[in-house]
Amino acid sequence: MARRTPPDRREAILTAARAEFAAKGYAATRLDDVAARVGISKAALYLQFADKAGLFCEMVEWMLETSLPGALPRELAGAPPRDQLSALVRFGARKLVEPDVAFLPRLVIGESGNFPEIAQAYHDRAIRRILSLMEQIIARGVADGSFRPVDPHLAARSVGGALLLGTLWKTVFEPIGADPVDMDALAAAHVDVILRGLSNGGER
Amino acid sequence: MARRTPPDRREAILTAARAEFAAKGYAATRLDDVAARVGISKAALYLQFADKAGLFCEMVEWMLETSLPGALPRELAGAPPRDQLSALVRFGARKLVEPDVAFLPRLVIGESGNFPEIAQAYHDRAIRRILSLMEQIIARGVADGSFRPVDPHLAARSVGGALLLGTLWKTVFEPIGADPVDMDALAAAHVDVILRGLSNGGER
Amino acid sequence: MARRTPPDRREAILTAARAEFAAKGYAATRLDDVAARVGISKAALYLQFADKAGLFCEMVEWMLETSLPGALPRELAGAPPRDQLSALVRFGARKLVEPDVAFLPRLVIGESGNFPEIAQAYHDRAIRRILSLMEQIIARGVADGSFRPVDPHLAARSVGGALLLGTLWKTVFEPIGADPVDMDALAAAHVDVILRGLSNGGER
Amino acid sequence: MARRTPPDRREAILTAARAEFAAKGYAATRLDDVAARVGISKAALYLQFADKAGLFCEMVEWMLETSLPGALPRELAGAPPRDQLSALVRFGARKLVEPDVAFLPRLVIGESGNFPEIAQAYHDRAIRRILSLMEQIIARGVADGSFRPVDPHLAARSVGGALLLGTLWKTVFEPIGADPVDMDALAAAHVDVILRGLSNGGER
DNA sequence: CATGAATGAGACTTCATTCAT
DNA sequence: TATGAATGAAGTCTCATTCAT
Repeated sequence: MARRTPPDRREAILTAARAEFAAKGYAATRLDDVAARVGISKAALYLQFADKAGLFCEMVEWMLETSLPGALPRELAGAPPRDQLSALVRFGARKLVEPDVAFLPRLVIGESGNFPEIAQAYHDRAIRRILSLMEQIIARGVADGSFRPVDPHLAARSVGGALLLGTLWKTVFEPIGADPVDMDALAAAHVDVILRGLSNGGER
Repeated sequence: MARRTPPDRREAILTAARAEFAAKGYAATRLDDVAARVGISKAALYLQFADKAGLFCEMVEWMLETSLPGALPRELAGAPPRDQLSALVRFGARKLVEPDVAFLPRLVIGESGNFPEIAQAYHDRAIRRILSLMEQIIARGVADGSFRPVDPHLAARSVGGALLLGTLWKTVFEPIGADPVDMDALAAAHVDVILRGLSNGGER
Repeated sequence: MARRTPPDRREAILTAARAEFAAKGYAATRLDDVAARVGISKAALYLQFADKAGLFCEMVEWMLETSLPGALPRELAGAPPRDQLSALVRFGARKLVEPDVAFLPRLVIGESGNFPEIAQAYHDRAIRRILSLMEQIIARGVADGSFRPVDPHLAARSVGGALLLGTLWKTVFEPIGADPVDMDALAAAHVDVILRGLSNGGER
Repeated sequence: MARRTPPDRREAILTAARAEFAAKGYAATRLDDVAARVGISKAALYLQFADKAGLFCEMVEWMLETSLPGALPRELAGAPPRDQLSALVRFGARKLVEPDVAFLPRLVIGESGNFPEIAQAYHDRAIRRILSLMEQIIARGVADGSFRPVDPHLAARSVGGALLLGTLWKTVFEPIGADPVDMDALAAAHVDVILRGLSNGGER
């Protein structure tokens, strides 16, 4: 039988790998389990990936490509910075609760020591991108006078921090029984405080 | 009594374990390396700890006890909420750059999946404690009218998020060459934005 | 399929295990030696058996199945009890000198403390079966008046005891130089004494 | 402190060793447990015994000396062989249920492969002694005409077999739930059958 | 004498990776 | 191509034995 490898074989493996790595981390994941989840032999994994580390890294890269759709919201093009920032934070909060996205921060943080490449990738493709966007918006707000003259670089981290805390809370602490966080509410409250904090004029 | 174990043997092991676990994570750490670092035999580890998992968990507990000294700053007793919050954030920022403290978030996040107990411990002893403190301060500010009527629970996360982002940045992204973050500056900027965001009255 | 496992691989392992366990007992047997005897890697053992204990127990079960062929002699169907008993003892004596059978009593007795399951299996499959058979025969003899009114349960043990002593003698004491026992002669003499002892009528 | 070793230290160790070895066998017994049972340090064992094997063998020797008191019953001096044999079997049955004696057969049989010396000792001091005695009694009976002209060597094994089966039953099979055997009843029934089987004249 | 402590050697078990079919 | 099977290389843990006090 010359079984043709189905064209989605690679994705099937990546999907299975995501589930396993997300659940157990790199070291505790066994290729047996990944293969079983796909329904193929362990050896077949090696037809698509060089080794376990390769599979892991490519899975992360794949998630970064897949789940960071093209760019961030377009419809904000000409909106005022405060609306842009608000939308961005809410968008991030919504994105970060999607299962395909939510597992990444914890995984990347945990394995960054042994896999600098995935930290790099996550930094370049996800973190940096969103932080840059925030910086730009803030800078624009500072420029047009709607925001106080803050350092956009630092202020962006003030904005992003709550989102990071939110996801990690959901993936790290909720599983052990910590009281759940409502990401949307968190985002809303955060936006409320942050925008007022950045705002230049007299708040009402 | 013979071959008297130095009284700090246990700490020596914990210190060595901290270094190894911090560098490689739980699974990739070999007890051989820990023992070698202490200068004892591998078997001697088992005189102090039940097994690898036990050593790991006790190390984390030990760090939580050691590095979260007693309580948080006392000198803020009667200060106004805004000063308390400011001091707390600055204190946290300073604490989180100490090497003995800095490695914990990344490690705990990474291993939380396989070691719920350390996530629990970190949550109870570190995260929850500081978040609670923040909540209390914010609630007091809301009560005395110096803060707007925000939800302290959510607002505390707005405050703490930046700190978390800051440490993780230093432990996860700086090692791969991301541009460094100045924690003190971050804290200062964050406090500036946040306090203004929370503040009730007319900003100046 | 590749590197096709020979269909008798499992038996090859069991055979090797039998040799090792029989010679050294459970604890002193190393899986290395078993594997080496089969000519495979130690890891290959784990493809067939869960662990050392599993291999050990399955080996015993296997021997019980293999070496206790179906049932005991058929040809005695309608014979008088005394002939049946005589034949049974002689059969047992012959069986117990076969190497594949002879090692079991000593091994089971020795490991019964740590492996109740093999004691159970040996009891159910071997000991109990032959003792029951003896009891039935004796009971029949008592019923038809050819045997005295003895307690079949106890009498069966009188009958079987000599066989047990015989095997253990061969496996425990002959190896250290005790004078050998001729199992057939022992069986013959035993039958002679026992039958006369059970017999009801006037012996001649 | 120059602690004087109590004069019974050796026996205390032997007693503890007996309990442990009897329960778990040689390999599975840990010197830690033996020492703990005595209430001394593991190292102290080495002040009295060369090593684990030495302790084991000496324990067996010690039991053989202790529990096989001098000789067998004296009061039978001039009794007729049938009474002597009867008494001997009953005596043996009673002896073999004493805990200090009962554990030996199973232990010796199990470890005989790795410790020929204890098989030797048990053979010389226990088995051979009682079998010889039986042989002598039987030979005397044959000589005086009260027994049929049987081979004393083989007949003795017919006599002794039931006793062996009885003890092993108690130590090997009763622990797993097999129905218990009443050693006295077994001995009585056995004597009954055997004596009649050996007897020369007309039974009554 | 006694001992707490230390250790070296070894055994089991796991698993990523390779190979023959 | 796909795979079942095989394995080598670890790594954890145990324990009899030794040693310094």
